[in-house]
Amino acid sequence: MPVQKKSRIVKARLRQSSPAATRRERVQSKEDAIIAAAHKSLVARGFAKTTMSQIARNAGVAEGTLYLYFSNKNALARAVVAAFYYRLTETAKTGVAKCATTRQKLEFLARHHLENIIGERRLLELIASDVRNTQAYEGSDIYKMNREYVAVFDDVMRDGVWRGEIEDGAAQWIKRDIFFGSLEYAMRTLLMKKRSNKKDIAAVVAELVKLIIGGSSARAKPVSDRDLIKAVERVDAAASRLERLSAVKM
Amino acid sequence: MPVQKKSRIVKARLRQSSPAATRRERVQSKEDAIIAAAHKSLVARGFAKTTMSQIARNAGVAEGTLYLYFSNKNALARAVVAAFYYRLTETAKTGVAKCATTRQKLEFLARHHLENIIGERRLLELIASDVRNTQAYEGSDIYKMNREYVAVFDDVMRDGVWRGEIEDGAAQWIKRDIFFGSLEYAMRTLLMKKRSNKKDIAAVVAELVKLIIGGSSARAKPVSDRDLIKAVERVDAAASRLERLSAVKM
DNA sequence: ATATATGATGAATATCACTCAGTGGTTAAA
DNA sequence: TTTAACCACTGAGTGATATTCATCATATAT
Repeated sequence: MPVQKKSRIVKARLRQSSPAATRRERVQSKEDAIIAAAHKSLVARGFAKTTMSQIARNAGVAEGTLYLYFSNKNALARAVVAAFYYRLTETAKTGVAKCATTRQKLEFLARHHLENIIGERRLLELIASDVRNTQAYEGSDIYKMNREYVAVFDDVMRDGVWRGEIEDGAAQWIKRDIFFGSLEYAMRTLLMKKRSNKKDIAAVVAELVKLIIGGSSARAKPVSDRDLIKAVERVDAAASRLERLSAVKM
Repeated sequence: MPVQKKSRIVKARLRQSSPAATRRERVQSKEDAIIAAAHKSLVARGFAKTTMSQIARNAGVAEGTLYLYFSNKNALARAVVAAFYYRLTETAKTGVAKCATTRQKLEFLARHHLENIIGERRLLELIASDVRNTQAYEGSDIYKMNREYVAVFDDVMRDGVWRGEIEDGAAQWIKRDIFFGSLEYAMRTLLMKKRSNKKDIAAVVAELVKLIIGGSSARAKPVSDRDLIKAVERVDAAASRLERLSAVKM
């Protein structure tokens, strides 16, 4: 059968001409395609309304193939969420690095989080409803990625305390809950308002940061000698850091 | 088929001996039974894992009967959530009425909310994932019941401002989001901790109320000190910028 | 007593997640 | 080159589940 044979050769050529050359690469790119297709459907329609056949069609594979890469629909959804967390963490880190003060960092983080969860709100449902309840959440991929993400916030807060820009008040996990919880709830409210816009986002961010920063230090008495001393220490520390850097350069 | 007939007669006798006499009452009590059965399964297993046949069996009706009372599984779940909100609102109102100060009212509301959503956390998933997204949420039963529930909080806040026990800071809806959002997120954290207990709940409640009440009044301060702090911030920020520049150069 | 309306039923249908027996193409050994 | 073993893939088939509908039972009205 020369015809069949020819078609096979053509197929092989086509595949070789495509960027993914090695077997491993091909498998990897297929996994990426599946995750991308799943992500698209999940964001557009939510978990319940995305079907595996939809995903398979969009990814250009057979339905059965999905199960070679992910044990079931939940696992696939989890992979999508993990990828989302990864992106979120990266952009959060680079954004924070560009901010000078703790206040600016927190404002950036809040706006960043809010804007992203508004865009991909359907993924949040997954985290809340499916992932956190089922089986051993701790130790799962999502758990780890979530830890890494909130660590960005934790670092900013720790640093802020060290710098003296926020007071060392309640337990860290409580502050964290207040920060992210408020934002997620605000997201719902914003989505319900017909014309929710940047002004509203800015208002939520401002108020939340005010609470987290100002709320803690509101307990302190009017600025006094202790505060002055602390301020001087901070200037001193900053100077020392500069000196160290200069020394290295020379 | 005498056997069939007999069983039907027995059923009928049993039914007649039950208290509900009129047609309307019988229908009502059947609806209640269905909602109760659905509630039980939803709380125990979550939306995805409760089946209509399960509910029908527990309610003592045929599967088709469910669809005489609720157009589909979602509508049934919504009815369950509405009933939950109703109960929640009632107990919240009576509880608040017993408190003297705004602080006490807020503490009660926070604890009450947290304890209840921990107990029926699976219903919360429904609200977030299924109900709020689908169709016209506004105008729905759930929307109305949710409004009534949060109105309890709003009233307490308004009253607190009027009494002068809290300052009139940010927009009401933002405070509301911070209050309920923090609690819902805290719930997840508490559920993940192995031995989450009353101490943790108390800590969250205390910190949140502190923020809501105390945070707003943080603005009034001597000017000169603030200027001083600002100046130090600027020095510190400048130092950070220098550090980053040096790092890049090297 | 009969007719009508109301309520209830569960077998049948459609849709979906998931499985599995089989195909084809690739690599390595003979 | 030929052969064999392996790997990635396929899609028709299976079972579970929400929803429908033709039919029956009971209560109410005439």
